[in-house]
Amino acid sequence: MVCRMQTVEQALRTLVTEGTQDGSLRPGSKLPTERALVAQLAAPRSAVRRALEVLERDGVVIRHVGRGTFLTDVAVAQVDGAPADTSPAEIMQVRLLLEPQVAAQAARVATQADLDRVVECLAGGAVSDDFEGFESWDAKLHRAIAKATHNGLLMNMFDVVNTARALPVWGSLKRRVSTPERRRCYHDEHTAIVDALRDRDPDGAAYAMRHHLEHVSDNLLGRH
Amino acid sequence: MVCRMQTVEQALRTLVTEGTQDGSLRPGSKLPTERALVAQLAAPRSAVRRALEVLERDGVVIRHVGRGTFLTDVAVAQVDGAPADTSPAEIMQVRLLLEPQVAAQAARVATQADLDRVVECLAGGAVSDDFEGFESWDAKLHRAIAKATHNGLLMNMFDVVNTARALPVWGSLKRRVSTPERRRCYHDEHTAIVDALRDRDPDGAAYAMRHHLEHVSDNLLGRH
DNA sequence: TGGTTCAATTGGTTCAGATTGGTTCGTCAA
DNA sequence: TTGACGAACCAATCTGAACCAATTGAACCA
Repeated sequence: MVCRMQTVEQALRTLVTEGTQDGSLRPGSKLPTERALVAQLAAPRSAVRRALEVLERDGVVIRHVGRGTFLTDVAVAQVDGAPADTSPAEIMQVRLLLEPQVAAQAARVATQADLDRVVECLAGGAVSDDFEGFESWDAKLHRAIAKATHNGLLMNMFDVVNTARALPVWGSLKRRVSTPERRRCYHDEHTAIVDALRDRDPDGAAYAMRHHLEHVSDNLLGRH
Repeated sequence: MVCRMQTVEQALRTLVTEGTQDGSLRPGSKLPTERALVAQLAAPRSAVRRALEVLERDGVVIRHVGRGTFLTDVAVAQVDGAPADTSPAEIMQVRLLLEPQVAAQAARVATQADLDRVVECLAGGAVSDDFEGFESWDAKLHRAIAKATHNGLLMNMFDVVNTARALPVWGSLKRRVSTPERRRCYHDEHTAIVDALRDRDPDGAAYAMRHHLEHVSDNLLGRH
């Protein structure tokens, strides 16, 4: 069952993924008509329809007689979701690149309500001394800081990283290096970040965040 | 029957929100006539009417035969209260935050094949002098640079931004400020970035990218 | 001044023709 | 025989244009 008979379906899938990647296709976008795809892919209509049926069964597209074929949000979710092979090193590289800037922006524009939510997460991390609980509050804290930027797109990207953090490889790695002592240390670093946010100190927040993430990165991946 | 939003309805909504934001539209203001919208949006009148029916059902507009279509006060309330959709300002903020670092990393780890792809996009932008073509090559160029980092997660986050860039607000805004002269200028800046990549100069690439994006941001949003 | 008329404008409606996904069927190669 | 291919056809939907009815406002006149 490894024949080349899937070429049309593959061509369609790459067409969809490329379209969503370069932004020309979004959820709800109309795909070319079946007859247009026949010409475009130089394939018989029956093959195009067979491929479209698979995509429809996968929930990637939805078809309507007289209207056309449309992308669902599943399509972009499949593309946007973190790839399964994302390595912890990649994740930490992105976090180090992104989160200090996020913290700086949060220090500038956070409201009191934002800060309250952040502090709440900090307190939650303080009282939970087991791995699961601390990890949960840690994720919530970092997300609350991102939310405090009031930049929806930034939040969106932050969530992409967070989905990567939910990958099994990440969990097992973090569980292996997590100790009560390190969690206390992380909590202190969290406190330093939150203090900078409360002081409305963008540079301080960015520095504290970078220091914290470098510490995390060192623990996870070993010192470079 | 959960059809996704039609392009026309989205275009109308952005037209309303932009109008209320820049003050040209207020509660009670008269919208363009259906026939004017047909010309403005290059859409069939049936689609315009379908979109207007939705807006009327939402209470955003009220329609009178022989008089026209008028904004209600609900419209501005929705604009003020609703969570702001990703605005061009947000997008540029994120791009300014992300892409210089991406360029620096690309300068460090790009392969010759990566650079070849980037140069190809640069050449494509040079020969296409219309808005659509240049915009397409521009997106491809920035994405090729992101790809050169060999960090899949970074690529994914980049695609999240690109998806936002495909929003109609962004398109109309960019179309408004795009001129042949500016496109030539952008091309020169692109060339500077690519040169830095070829020189394996991370700082230079980051600087060139930041300079380019600040230029784009200034053109789009006005100088701050 | 006040009223009437009438053409232009605007949202609402209808309908024939084009478009589009879905289906059937004859042909042909493996 | 089996399966794919292509063409014709079907039904749902969209499109564009003409037409309808409500409204407006300017022109006109007593």
